[in-house]
Amino acid sequence: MGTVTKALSLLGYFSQTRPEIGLSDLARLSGMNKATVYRMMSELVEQGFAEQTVQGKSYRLGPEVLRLAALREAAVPLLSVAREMLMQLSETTGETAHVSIVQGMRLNALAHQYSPRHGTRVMMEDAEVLSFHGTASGLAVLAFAEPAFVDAVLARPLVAHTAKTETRPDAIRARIAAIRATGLAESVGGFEADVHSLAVPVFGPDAQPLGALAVAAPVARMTPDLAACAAQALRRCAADLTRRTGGFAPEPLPEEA
Amino acid sequence: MGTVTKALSLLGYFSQTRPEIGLSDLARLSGMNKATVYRMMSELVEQGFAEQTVQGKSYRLGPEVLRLAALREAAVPLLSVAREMLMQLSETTGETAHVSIVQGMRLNALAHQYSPRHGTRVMMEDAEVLSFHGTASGLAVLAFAEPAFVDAVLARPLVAHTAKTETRPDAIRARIAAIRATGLAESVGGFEADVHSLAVPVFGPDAQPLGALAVAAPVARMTPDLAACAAQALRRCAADLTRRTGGFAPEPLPEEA
DNA sequence: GATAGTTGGTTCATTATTTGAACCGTTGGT
DNA sequence: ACCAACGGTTCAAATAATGAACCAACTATC
Repeated sequence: MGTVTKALSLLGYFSQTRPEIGLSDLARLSGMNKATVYRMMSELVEQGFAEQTVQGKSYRLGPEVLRLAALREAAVPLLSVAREMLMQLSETTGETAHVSIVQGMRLNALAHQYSPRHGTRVMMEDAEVLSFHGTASGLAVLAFAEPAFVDAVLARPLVAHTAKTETRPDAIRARIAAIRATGLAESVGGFEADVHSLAVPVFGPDAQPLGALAVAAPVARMTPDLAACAAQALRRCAADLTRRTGGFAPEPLPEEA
Repeated sequence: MGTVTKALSLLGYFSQTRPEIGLSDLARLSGMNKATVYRMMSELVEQGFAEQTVQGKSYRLGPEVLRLAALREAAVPLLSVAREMLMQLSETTGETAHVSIVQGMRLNALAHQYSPRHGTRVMMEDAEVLSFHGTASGLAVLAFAEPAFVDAVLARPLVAHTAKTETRPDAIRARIAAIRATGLAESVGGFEADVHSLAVPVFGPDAQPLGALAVAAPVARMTPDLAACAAQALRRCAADLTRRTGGFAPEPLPEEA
């Protein structure tokens, strides 16, 4: 593993639940020597990718990532276009809509939009890590991913987030085969109990799934009517998003189920 | 210079005007060996910080920066809070508002908000690089920055963006001294002809300027009335932004001019 | 208030990694 | 058919990363 890879992998340990990490913790988490971590973090701080909190001296992500993200959006306006779609989706369904993208072997929620229509909503966190096997978004991605990717995901231990989470690899393979036929993924209480989600994949320039667009509602509110409405809106929005970010859906692309 | 620093500095060559860069170009721009650049970019691609366009094989920023930016915002909600301020500013002034932050020796515009009130507006690009000596935002930052930083900025060649750009270091020092007294920076046609901007600094946890909040209008529309209104709104918003992101204004903080 | 266990940060000989000139095979223009 | 430029690859030489041990400062515990 190259030095650059090691340094960048350090940034991977930051999360919503762990926005700040001290030197010793970071060394423990990464399994690297404390001196190594120190020098790497120093370089990252110098470049603005990380910064140190004044009092605790622990590290957190730096402002340079904001500039890069703005630049990335200028080149590939995935998030800005996605936000338009999320507005539409949450408005037409009256439920929470969110978008997630695949990064390496992880699926990250990147933006969401609530609807004011109901007092109770499915809540989301940006930059939340979703599971492939337990969420509608993850299943939507798996259904159209390369077989090698699916194998790699299913080879790892599959956590049961709730009592309803499907963790048997063969059962999951059956589900994603069905999803591939309809183009629509569904999860009832697989990630959080009481949440019913629908998701469709978004494709990149190589016709590989880049991420997913999803609508999440409390189980009690996800009636067949709402599901049909959401499914239609999701399909249209995902197709738009794929097209407007320079992507292509794989042939043959599944239509109405 | 460490390997990590070199690799990360490669990402600095991407900009709005240059969103994609080929291997040879990147080697030339950075002055590094082609093989070195190749290996570094390979690692960056592997980590999701960069990606290659399918056809041209040239590099651009990758999706991982989006995740990090979302995380950074979760930890330090500078941009999300700033966007609220920009909405307020553009609404109360009827002009373009924008926020920029200091990153190393550069000042980067990071977000902006237009007002629909007028047919003509000052246009902005996110991730645009602003000059310290030629913009109101830059002057606002310089006025409250450490002397060493000011010296470093003024020691470099000062570009004349327009005929009205002040490029004499001593004249600039005089201007920022005046700004330090009032807390409000002003630039008339210094960056783009026909643009009159007002800016105030935003401070970080160390009472050092983190960036600036600004309002920009066509020169003809920036009447004394509008300027007074904008100045008041800017001061209030900047104070709010500083406070809500955990920053502190330096003592004594200048009030109304 | 001494103790023991943290913490972030530093040192320096050993070691492993990065480095760069030269080298491919392709592509695109003349 | 040529030439130049491209992305990518190789391997000995050189340079940079590494990690055990070591500070000084802090904070609980006794």
